[in-house]
Amino acid sequence: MRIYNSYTNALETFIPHHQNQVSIYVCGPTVYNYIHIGNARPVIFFDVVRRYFESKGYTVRFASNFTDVDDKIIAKAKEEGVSETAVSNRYIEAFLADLERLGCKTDYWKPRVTECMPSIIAFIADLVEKEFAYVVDGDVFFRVSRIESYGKLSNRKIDELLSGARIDVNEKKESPLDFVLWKRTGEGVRWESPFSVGRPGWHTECVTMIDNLFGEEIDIHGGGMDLLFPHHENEIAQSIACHQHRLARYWMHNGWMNIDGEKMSKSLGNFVLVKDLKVDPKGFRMFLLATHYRGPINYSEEGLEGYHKEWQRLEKSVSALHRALDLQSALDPTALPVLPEIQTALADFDEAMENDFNTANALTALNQLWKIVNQFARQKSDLSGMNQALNAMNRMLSVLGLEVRQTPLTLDEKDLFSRWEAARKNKDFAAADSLRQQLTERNLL
RNA sequence: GGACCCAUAGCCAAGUGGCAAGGCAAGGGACUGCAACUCCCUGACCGUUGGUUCAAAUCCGACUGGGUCCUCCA
Repeated sequence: MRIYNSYTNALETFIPHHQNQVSIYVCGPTVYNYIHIGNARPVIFFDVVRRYFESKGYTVRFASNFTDVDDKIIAKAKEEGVSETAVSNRYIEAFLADLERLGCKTDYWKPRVTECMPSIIAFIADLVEKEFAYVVDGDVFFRVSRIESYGKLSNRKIDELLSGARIDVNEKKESPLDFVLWKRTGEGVRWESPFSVGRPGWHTECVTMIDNLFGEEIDIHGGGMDLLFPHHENEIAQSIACHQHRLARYWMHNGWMNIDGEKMSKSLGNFVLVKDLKVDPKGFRMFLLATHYRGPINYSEEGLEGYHKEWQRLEKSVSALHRALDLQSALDPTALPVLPEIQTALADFDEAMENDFNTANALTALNQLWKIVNQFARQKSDLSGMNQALNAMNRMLSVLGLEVRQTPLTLDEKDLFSRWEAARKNKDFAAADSLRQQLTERNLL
């Protein structure tokens, strides 16, 4: 397995810290709004990463947080006259509903900032104690100058950052690069701390959550490319300061979703919400996976529509094969794929995934197999080959999170099929057409 | 102002030194009682321009066009 590590800017062989185990942490959403389809990119991609590792027999420990303390949440709560908790709960629920819709697994660790406050405060206190942070007037800042390797992840030099025209000038900071760990406040949701009554800044939560959940440097830390700087850079700085390790062995960052050639973002207002998608979410999932995760994706309705159709055809093909086997009572989920062309497709699939999760090429392998599935579904005679093709296809689909629902036919449905078959044989086309109509109405053709 | 990324067929998109994957769309053929589904066949001087090399889409330089980061963003 080779993974492009953003920390070293190179493809590296993936070696997990513990054999046959992978620990993954992905920066999750700030829950003040519904997620848009650009936000869905890391969600879907890392779900596939997880699924691939699991399919290879790894035990995957997967965590992704909810940022439920944030200025935007406070603003929203104020605007609506409700509590911050009411706002964040609503959007956490919506987020999980979107995950389901998108075919993502939801059984992973979902720490919330509000539930980690004691450890966040303790962590900041520790940084202050070790003089990696300083308190000014109830605010706490991280002293970036103490971290020699600061800028390594995002390829930035300290003096370049210092000369950057857009860095906020804050009188209290020793250096403009220092970032807020704790903010004293009299407004909104807030906690008691040794520094002041206030709330945490946004770079500390992931570090303490990772420490709480995993207790050590994790294997993979993921998120969107826009988190590279300053968020992940700051996480690393804190981790080095407190734990003397860089938080994660491999850093993975996904590219943007563009719309009309521009980055889709909440601040630009040019987004499409997941819940408003007009196509089958699985089609959207294919659309996303058709591009390598580090490249940009340009959103267009036409492009999406294409994958929507492709997904529907795929669904049809797979269920047709399943049905053909079911009608002959010959389903065998244990049949191992031994036919060379099926093995080739499976090998190509794995090779693509092993190469920095090249899902675009994995889909090409899926296309190879798809053709084979169609051939078998049409011939309906080689039961062994049919089962092999179906099982191989299901393996790929489950890795990509594109499972096709395959429900066994009822006796009634089987009867319809045999009557249709008989009518066609007897050239009773009126009856055949009517039976075909019924099958179509039941979505069985 | 500083740092950086991208440019491959009508569209989407792999490939990152050794004769340019795949999909969609389009055209032709096959299968079918008629359909649908499906199967087979057909497509590229890799943005422009210099250079390095036996060999470049792939490396280096310039240019053009698009985009990103340096501030919240996945």
